[in-house]
Amino acid sequence: MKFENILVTEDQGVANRSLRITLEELELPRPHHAYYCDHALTMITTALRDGRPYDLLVTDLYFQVDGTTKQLPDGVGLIKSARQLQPDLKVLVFSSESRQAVIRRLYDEFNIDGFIVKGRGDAQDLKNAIEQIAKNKRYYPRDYRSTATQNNLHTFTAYDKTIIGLLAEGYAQKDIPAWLDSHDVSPSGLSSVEKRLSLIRNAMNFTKNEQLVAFCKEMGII
Amino acid sequence: MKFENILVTEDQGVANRSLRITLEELELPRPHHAYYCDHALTMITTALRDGRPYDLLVTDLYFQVDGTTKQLPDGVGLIKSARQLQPDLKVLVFSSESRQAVIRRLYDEFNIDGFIVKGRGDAQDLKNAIEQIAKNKRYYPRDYRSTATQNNLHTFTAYDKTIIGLLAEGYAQKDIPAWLDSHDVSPSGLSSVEKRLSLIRNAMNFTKNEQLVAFCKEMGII
DNA sequence: TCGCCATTTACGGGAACCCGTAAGATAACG
DNA sequence: CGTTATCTTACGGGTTCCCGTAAATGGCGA
Repeated sequence: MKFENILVTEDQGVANRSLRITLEELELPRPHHAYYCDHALTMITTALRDGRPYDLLVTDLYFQVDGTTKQLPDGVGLIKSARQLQPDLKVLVFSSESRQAVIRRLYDEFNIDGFIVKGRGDAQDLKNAIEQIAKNKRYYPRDYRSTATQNNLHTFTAYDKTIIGLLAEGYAQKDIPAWLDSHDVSPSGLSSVEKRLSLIRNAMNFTKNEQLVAFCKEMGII
Repeated sequence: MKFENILVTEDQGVANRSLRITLEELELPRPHHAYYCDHALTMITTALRDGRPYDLLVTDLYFQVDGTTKQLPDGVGLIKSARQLQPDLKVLVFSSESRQAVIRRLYDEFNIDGFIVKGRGDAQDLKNAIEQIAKNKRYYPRDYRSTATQNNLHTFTAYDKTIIGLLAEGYAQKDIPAWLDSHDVSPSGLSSVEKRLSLIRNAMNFTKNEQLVAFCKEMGII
């Protein structure tokens, strides 16, 4: 297939200019541009209604915040909503995010078709990715597969993230059961929380919750 | 003054292309390019020795890691070294980093001349910044001054960062005095460590060290 | 219904942490 | 030299956390 209607969601002027050139080099039509996620979603909706849906979405993950409040805070929200509206839309993420946990989630949870880390050779990567996606193939960042296997001493469940998130917000461990209860999260017993944290620390060879929180922040898990 | 010799250190192909265009629009000469910090520093050294020193360094902060080990891990290291070699070199940082703590440090500690956050309108910002710097003025990001005043409930000292860093690495509080002692950091008493942490938590309205660690990670303080 | 298994919760002792108070060290100043 | 002010450390009790064990709960098949 050849892409006819392309939507680029990217607010870095500097990246936009270059993106446009790359698409030209691939002899693709000029893309439409959105500078924040809400706008992008509107454009996708309108295009669908008018019977000229986009066939490729190229989007960044993070956007500059201005005063105005937005429905969609980031690219993840955009991808989620876009996929609900139009499941067949191809999604290519283009971001300087390089944390494996974040990238992996996009593939696993949202079935994105490609991810490109902004960096050396990103323009060339972009071309390759678009070509692959046009053939209905997924495109993975260069070093994605290699790091994919390592370091998976523990895979964090939603439950894990909830607990660790609460710790990071300043909740005392002993107060977590009450929170879990009132949010219908189970198990909620203090013992269960303790055991879970203990298990994770063990699996990761961590000694303290502070270390665990730091790790999760670093990896973009929370 | 008008810049004659410009060095751009940036590995995002996508940004480089756009940077070049912007400099053209300002009718400045073509810049030299480096794709990682070590290379940039070599170029600065050579240029100095050959009597045609650079007068402007435009640099990103973060670079993609490849296999090879580098002397300078990031743009901060480059700026530090460059300023030692050539104190009069103008430095303009161009990065998607938006954490105030990181930006502030660059101005305060390294006396950078400008910082531009990659984002909406960055190309225009770039022009403004270069014009300002050419007039020997500093250039600040748009929302820098506004957020500068707020949220300074506590300014983290090197001592603070050391302690919090140790916690984030999994050190037990009770083991920190020994570490401080063996690294000639003072005060090293357990009481002092406790008091300091308590003070910080208080100033920030935090309840737990986990929260403090999360905050510092988020802000790029550690 | 009963019994079995896995999961969750309750409990208790020991360690670590929090915090207020007071004693000790250090430096500045008259 | 003595005094004072500040910084650092020591101590103690109350709380929270850690962790092993045991009891309770909740399917699920016989």
